[in-house]
This record gives sequence, C-alpha cells and structure tokens, in this order.
Amino acid sequence: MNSHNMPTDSIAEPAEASDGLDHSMIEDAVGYRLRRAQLSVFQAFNEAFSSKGLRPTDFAVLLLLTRNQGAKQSEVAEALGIQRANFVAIVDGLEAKGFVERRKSELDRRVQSLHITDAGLTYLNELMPIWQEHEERLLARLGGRQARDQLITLLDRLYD
Amino acid sequence: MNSHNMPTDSIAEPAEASDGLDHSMIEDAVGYRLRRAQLSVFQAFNEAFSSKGLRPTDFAVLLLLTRNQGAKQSEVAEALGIQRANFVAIVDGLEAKGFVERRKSELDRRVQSLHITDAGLTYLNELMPIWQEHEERLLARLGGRQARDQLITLLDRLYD
DNA sequence: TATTGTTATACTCTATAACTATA
DNA sequence: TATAGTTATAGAGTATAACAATA
Repeated sequence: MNSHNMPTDSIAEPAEASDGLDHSMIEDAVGYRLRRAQLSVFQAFNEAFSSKGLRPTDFAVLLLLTRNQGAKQSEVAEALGIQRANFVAIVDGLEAKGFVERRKSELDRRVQSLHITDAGLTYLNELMPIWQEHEERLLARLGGRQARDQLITLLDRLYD
Repeated sequence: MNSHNMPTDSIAEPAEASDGLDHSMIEDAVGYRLRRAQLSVFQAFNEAFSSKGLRPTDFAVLLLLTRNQGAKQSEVAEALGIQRANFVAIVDGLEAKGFVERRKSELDRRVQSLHITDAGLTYLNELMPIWQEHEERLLARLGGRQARDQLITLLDRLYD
C-alpha cells in the first residue's frame, strides 16, 4: 500500500498523516526524506549495538582499519568525512579500549599509523553478526537485495 | 601506490577510492551511505540558502505552516521530529524575524497556535524559486523524476 | 493528575584557530 | 614554509528534568 508512486508535481495528494497535519509540501523535499530515513537507520543501529556501547563512527573506524592496517590517522579521518581535529578524541577512545594502536611512522615521524589490535579484531568479530542482522533488517524493509542496490546507486548519485 | 598489506579473507571487489584506502567493507553499510548522501544534500541546501540565512529546519516550519495555519506548537515540533523543549528557540527565532506568530488558543489556553504571517508568506515566496532550483539540481543528479520517486519510495520504507 | 510551553542543563557533533614536532 | 597531529573553544543539535499555567 503505497500512496506515493505518482509524480506529485503540481497536484497535491491529501497527505494527512497520523498527526493530523498536512505534510504535502515538506515531503516534496528530498533532503527532508533523507534526514528522516537516516535518523531512523542510525537509531536502529544504536539500538542493535546498545549493549556494546559502540557508536557508528567507532564501528566505521574498526571496519576501515581491517583492510587498511597502518593507514595514516588523517587519511582515515578524511575517508570518514571527519575533521582531523575531531578525530583525535575518537582514536583516543578506541586506543583506551585497546582496540586500536597508534604507531609513529618511521618514514615520516609526524604521522601516526593506525593499527587495529588483536583485541580489536576479536571485538569486531563479535560485532559482525550484530551488524549483519542489522543490515538484514534494513534489507527486509527495503524489499530485497535489488531494492537495496537501487537505493545505494541513487544515494551515490547524491554524494559528490 | 598502496603499501598497506591487507588480509583478503573473502572475495573483495577492488574498491580503491581516490584516497587510496579500501572502503569495501564500510560501503556495505546502508547507514553510512545514507549519512554521506544526507550531509551532501544538506550542504547543498545550506549553500543555496546561504544568502538568506535560513536553516533547513526554519524552512521546514514555514513550509508546514502554509498548509497548517494555527497548528499547535507541539504538533509542529513532533511532525518535524524535534522535541518540544528544543522547538521553543526555533519558534522564538522565527517570531523575532516576524515570520511566525504565536497566539494563545482560546479553547485551551495552554496551547500556542502557530501562524505564518504575511511577512512570512512574502519571505517564503522569495525562497520558493531557490528551493525549486535546489530540488531541480537534485533531480538532475538522480537522473530524472522516476529515479527521484524511486528514491523516495525506498527512503520511506526505511522510515518507521 | 496530566499536558503545553518553557527554562536550564548536559552531552554529542562539528568547525576553526593556533600550537608542536617534524619535514 | 608546509604538514600531521593535537589542544582549546565555540556553535549547532539533541536529550532530560523540572517548573508554571492550565486542563
């Protein structure tokens, strides 16, 4: 039951929502829909990982490092769209938990090479089933793998 | 030139990005893609509206009120997913600019009825072309109206 | 008692400037 | 001079508790 499969250019459908307000204009905004969906997915992520006390960003760092051992700290920050100044505290937290290690590069002693530790890998292995279940739930909501691939294609077109 | 030795435990597509890091795992995360796209779209919105000094939320409030004159303050807040405590300052700002008016309901003197003013409507009319150009640019990036409708359908499936 | 708007407060996220140590 | 990491700080956005007025 989808009341939105028609282009809504000038003809506004009676978009009465459960709150009794007419959302018809604001729902034409792609950014608004994006934000709502993103908040919903992040909330689901946080609920799934609540027992683990892990933020999406922490998980992303660990995940990135598995295939990029020794990457520069600023490189990882930029890959995740985080400013290097703000990334310091994130690495501090992961290092305090023993999941990540900073090593001074011997080639350029200004840079910190980031390494996921054995403890970090063990931890990540515990996390993977939770993450996969989370992604499976999203997949089910979206209506299958084809729908998910379609969504990713469209999202990538919006990302510079 | 990538000197990182990465374990290839499963079949990984060669997802070398411009930063030289392997993003193949993290990019499997729907939430991560959603966040990137949302930030990109909000940044584009802010650039388009920068001369007007308007935040996405302010715009959303004005837009909602055009079709919901006299709506309860807490009703509008909830429709936008904003807690009523945090919504106070937003209405304060719009009221200070003369775009919105609070009127005590005579039926229930606890509630504030929100009304967009004539000045608010005039202002919104100036904004509409900017918004429409913004949406047109998104439409072009997505590849047409059908792609946009498809995106919205998929985003709505992720939203409770 | 319960609800609406409000205030106060704290915590996260993000943005910017400036410092340090290296190059 | 320039760069990587760091510190400090300020601004948003968000979450929670408590209060006054009203129901």
